[in-house]
Amino acid sequence: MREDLLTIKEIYKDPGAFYGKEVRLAGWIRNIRDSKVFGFIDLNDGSCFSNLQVVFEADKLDNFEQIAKLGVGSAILVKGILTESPGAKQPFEVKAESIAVEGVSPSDYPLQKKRHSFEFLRTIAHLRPRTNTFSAVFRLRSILAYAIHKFFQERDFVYVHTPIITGSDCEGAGEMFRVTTLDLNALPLDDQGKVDFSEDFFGCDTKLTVSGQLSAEAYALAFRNVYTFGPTFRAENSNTARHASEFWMIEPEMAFADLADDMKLAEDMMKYIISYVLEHAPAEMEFFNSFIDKELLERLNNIVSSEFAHVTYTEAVKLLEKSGEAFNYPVKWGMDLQTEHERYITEKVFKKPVFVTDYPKEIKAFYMRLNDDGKTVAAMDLLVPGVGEIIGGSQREERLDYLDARIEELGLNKEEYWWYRELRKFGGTRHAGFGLGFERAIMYMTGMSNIRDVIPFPRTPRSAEF
RNA sequence: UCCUCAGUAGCUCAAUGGCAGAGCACUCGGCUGUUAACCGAGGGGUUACUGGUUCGAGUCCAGUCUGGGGAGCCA
Repeated sequence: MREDLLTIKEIYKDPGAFYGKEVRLAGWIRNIRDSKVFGFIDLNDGSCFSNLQVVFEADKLDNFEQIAKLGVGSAILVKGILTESPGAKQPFEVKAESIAVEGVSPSDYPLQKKRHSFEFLRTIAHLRPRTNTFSAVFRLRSILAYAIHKFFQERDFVYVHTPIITGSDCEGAGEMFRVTTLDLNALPLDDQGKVDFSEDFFGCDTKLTVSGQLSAEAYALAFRNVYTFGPTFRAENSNTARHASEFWMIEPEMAFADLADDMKLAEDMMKYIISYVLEHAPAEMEFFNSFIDKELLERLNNIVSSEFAHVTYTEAVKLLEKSGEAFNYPVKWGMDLQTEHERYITEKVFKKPVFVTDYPKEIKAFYMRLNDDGKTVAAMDLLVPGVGEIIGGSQREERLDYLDARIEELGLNKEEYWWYRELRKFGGTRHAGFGLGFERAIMYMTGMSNIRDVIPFPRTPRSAEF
């Protein structure tokens, strides 16, 4: 049976090939309207964005009564003839010869035919992929993931699977989730009364990764160009539309590369993946442009064809100081740029993606390479209109004495970084990389404004039900 | 975590401190080409929770919980 099944996507690719012929389809009822002796079903089979209209008639089906009573959400198998449709809203339809019910959907099915709020749909995360918006979002998510792999693979970057469980606390990118098999009601204690992690599964205190970067650096110093693409975890109590506790990151790392190479890669990648989804998901992108964000396609097309802007942190501060804008937070060299500042720069000054580079070392991570001025580091953030920071990257400090100085300045434990330091000791080279938040990229390309709506089952503070 | 707004039927929302309402959904009936079908009827409520003020609270007050928007942290 299964191999006989056609998909709606296949029919749309070449409808002429199927006109007048018998087709077999399987899918879910999105809408059903019945009259005394005939009815219409809008069938969605998940293969593409479009529904297919199924016409069913009492004199053709022996189970007409049963079919007419089916609720939205029911799963059915349809056998029928594909014909051109007299109706205005669809080019073709299937005249059913038989319909088998695979799974009914009772009257308490929570999805209506009309629009729901995203807030409500989050409470039924197991059913929301059956809606138009989420169907489009998650198909796009899949296509975008493929585009990212394709971009790096075409450039001979090696895909590295960095660990999810990490033994050290030295990734330096935020609060971490602890991984343990210890009985929390009977914790083993050492002679100082502290938890004895030598009794734990790994024999030490372990956490979920917040970044694959340090591991990726090790592989870059062997393969030259590598990338990671996997889940990361942050235990921060962030309650915003742009933060999740579990999200995916893409982290390329290149040896024999500096910050300029890094920005070139980031710009090429952004343009590549935008072009890719525009070309390979036109129906979904058109949907987002119509129902989610009216300026989406214009903005994305504009980005593909324009040069990204570049500005140093110091120049950005000057621009903000003489802008005359009344910011809630003061602008001062040495302070990190606030969200309102970033938005002003990317949305008002440049009106396109902007790399902000060379931040003061005090507000950036220990591994970023110190510039010759001794005050700034070779870091870059890519700011985009609407989303804000989408990429953060840097050239890494390859000089061991400089790295050690920063580790000591920040009061970090040098021993914990022993293998990271050895990468500098044995054939260290200049190298650079960045992190792209996968969900933020999806938000940017769909116009969706809440990260919870671009992750199938999002994890956020106090929320992990599904 | 902070600021702010909100929480009433399955959903989206009304209701001056004075009878708990509508549209959609759902159930039943009607309808020979519908398009978020249409027409008729019906069922459906611990007004988030706890306490307080009041003759009387969905409405006012306090606390808690949940959600939205903004901020911090960041990707």
